[in-house]
Amino acid sequence: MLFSKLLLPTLKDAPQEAEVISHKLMLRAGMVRKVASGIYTWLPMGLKVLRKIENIVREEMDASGAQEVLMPMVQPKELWDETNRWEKMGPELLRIQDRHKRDFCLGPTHEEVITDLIRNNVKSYKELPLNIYQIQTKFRDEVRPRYGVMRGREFLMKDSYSFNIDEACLEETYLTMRNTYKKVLERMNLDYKIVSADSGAIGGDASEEFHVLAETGEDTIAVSDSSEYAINTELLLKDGEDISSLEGKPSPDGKGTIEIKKGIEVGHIFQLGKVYAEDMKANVLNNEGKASTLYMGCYGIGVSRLVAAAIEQNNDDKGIVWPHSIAPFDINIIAIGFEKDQKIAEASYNLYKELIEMGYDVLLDDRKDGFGTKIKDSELIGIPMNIIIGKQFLETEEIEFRTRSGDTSLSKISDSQTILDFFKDK
RNA sequence: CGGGGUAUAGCGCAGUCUGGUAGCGCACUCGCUUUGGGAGCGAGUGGUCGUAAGUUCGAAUCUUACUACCCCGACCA
Repeated sequence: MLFSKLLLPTLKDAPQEAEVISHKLMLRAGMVRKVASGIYTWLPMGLKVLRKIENIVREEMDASGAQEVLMPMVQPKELWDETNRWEKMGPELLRIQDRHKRDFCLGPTHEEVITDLIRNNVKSYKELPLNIYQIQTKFRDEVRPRYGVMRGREFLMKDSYSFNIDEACLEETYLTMRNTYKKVLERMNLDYKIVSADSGAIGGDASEEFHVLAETGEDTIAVSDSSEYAINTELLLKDGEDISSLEGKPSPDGKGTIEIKKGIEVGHIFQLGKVYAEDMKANVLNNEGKASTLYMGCYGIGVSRLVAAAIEQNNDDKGIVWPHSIAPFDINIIAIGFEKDQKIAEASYNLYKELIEMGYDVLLDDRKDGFGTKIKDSELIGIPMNIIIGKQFLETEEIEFRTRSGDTSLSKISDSQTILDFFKDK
């Protein structure tokens, strides 16, 4: 992509509406713009990151054996009546009517729609287990949207639903998903904790949350200082107890003592059991030829929230520091004097083409601006690798490589392998 | 919904107390000079001061109502 053609409105000052660092940087780096409270437009730079995360999630889901579908955002009241959630959900469920005055809602989650699909189309235990997922826009009319896309009302989520013949089989799928989520977060290079949780309004038996650790996290979690154990502090507190009183107490798992941390909940996995299947009469025939109520699990990852969470964990005073796997571009070629000097223009354009052919996602900063402007923008938007073609090149044919963290090296432009070797170690 | 705050050009802000017909920095446009850390000079574009009503000869400024947005709390990927 040529920088001069890209809709990338970077800002020197963060708009006053933004409070937390990720929100500020997403606005400054031209990733999103607000349309209404909790509702955002994703600009090209933001969408590129969103798609990269989406693809990591998709790859890992597919690898786990799950199958992708796409369900509607608009859902009829009748389905929600079956589980009584039309009543239970309250004002968070955004209700609308069509031209015939029939009631619908904007989907905040899809248990009803998917269970309806499965009960109508799956008849035998032989077709199980099934794990069906989608990556789709959700709408929850949050009481208080906050922190940009971190808690939007409209947001992108991967939600999956498993259908199992019995509890043991559900447990197995649950563990597979647990592992899948670990892989997703590890591929994104995020520091996270798996936290025992309250299953909340969605209901069911067992549930765990995946938290990306960050100071600005909305949740407080208690972690053991000497094991993997972590639990939502809500589950540990007795009436009237203060969160800080937990610090230093023995960890409930018997290993080490409790530390209090802040986390951003980016994933949540549940063993729902038979709740929804019973309400909606979702059965299959078992191996004895008798109707058997399905066991369900549901598993969510906040894809758009992960964008914000990744920034919360990876930034410095200059801007975003993207983990390589989700950076909007791998390499930014900063061409100084692109407009003026044909030698620079040709060299940088050829290198740009060459790197794209090698499979890299490359940005070429062909703007008329000077070095300062270009490197500031590159640091702000957090491109991991930079190649600077300027004065040095005109004198000695050398170009400079520079990582986002500031490591630099020089090489002849003809030796592009050196470039890649340099970046490979970083 | 309870509490607190903000609203003036795309972004950041001044002007409001003490009413006199809107300004600064950045961005943007044109020209020339620049180009290795957000360049310089010159000339420009852009605002019914959140909305509505009121007070006044005159309102960004005073009064009232409303709206939007942000922060703290209950809820959640």
